[in-house]
Amino acid sequence: MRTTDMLMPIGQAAQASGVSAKMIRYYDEIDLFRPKARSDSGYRLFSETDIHALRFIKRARDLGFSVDEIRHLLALWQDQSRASADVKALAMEHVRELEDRIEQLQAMARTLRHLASHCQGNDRPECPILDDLAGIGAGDEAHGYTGTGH
Amino acid sequence: MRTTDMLMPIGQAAQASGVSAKMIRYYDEIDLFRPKARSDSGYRLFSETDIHALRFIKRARDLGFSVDEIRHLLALWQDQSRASADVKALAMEHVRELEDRIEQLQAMARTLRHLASHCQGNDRPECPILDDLAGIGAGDEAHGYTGTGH
DNA sequence: TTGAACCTTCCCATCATGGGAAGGTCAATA
DNA sequence: TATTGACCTTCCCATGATGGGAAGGTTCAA
Repeated sequence: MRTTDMLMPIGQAAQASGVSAKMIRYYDEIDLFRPKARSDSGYRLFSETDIHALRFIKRARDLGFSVDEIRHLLALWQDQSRASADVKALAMEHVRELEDRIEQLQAMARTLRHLASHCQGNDRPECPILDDLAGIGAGDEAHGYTGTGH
Repeated sequence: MRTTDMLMPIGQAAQASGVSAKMIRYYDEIDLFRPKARSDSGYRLFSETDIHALRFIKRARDLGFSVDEIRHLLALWQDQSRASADVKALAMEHVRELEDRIEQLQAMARTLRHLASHCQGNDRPECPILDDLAGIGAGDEAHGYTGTGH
């Protein structure tokens, strides 16, 4: 129980958690996470428990959770009477958001690859990519390539 | 050659191009695209050619190009002596960026689905998702699920 | 005691977008 | 012709998560 009592300033906390000092201050400001102690001179002081929480936040950010979702996750983490179903629901909702975003990006990439595949890519100016952007072809909209050929 | 001479104010230009009036003003401000004319009272006036350019921008944004990339695309579009190879290179570079982002998001989704699949999702508190976020298991890092089992 | 390395808060910038205020303009109607 | 409502202008602010940097106080070791 000795090492647990050691309090460290923000620089060390940043190093130990992988969260930048800048972001630690930001999380403090928006009340996502605040270290439990301050020194007499106003320095933030972090315990091992605080570092633990920062690592939790870092890991959740790396998995794409927003600060607000992490707020929720932290609350569940602290709540000993939580239902794992709530955590799972939050995670799966996030997975759905990720999948939506992925589908959007894939549609963009698909269309661009399709257009590029028809571009000679030489020193001549004719270019189906620019033609598409300029709206040549599809009269109104209907751009986008699905690849569902016959 | 009659309809070509018609100049319209920003509201109509917005409707005709699908770009909001707000964004049209923004593109003007950052010099991505400025309408060629202003009325005596300072109203922006848009020609059919201007609308065409706005649609080009909209379409490019929808394909995920950044404003800076669009700047480049617009220049190529106007450049009659362009090489289609340059357009293609720009497009494929963007495709690469999209694919990188997609891969990142997929890794997140993969890991979360994996963790969630081990979560009971009931009214008990035990939860592998929180355990992972809290750093239980992998001592240092090594989180992430690749799915490359045996 | 001094100086380097650290900490604090505060302001600014990013990127593309929207909200809203204050004030000028235009066109149709009373 | 005067009014009115819909439009336009610019300007400021906010978003979300992050970083840069300034001005000034603190700590610690030499």
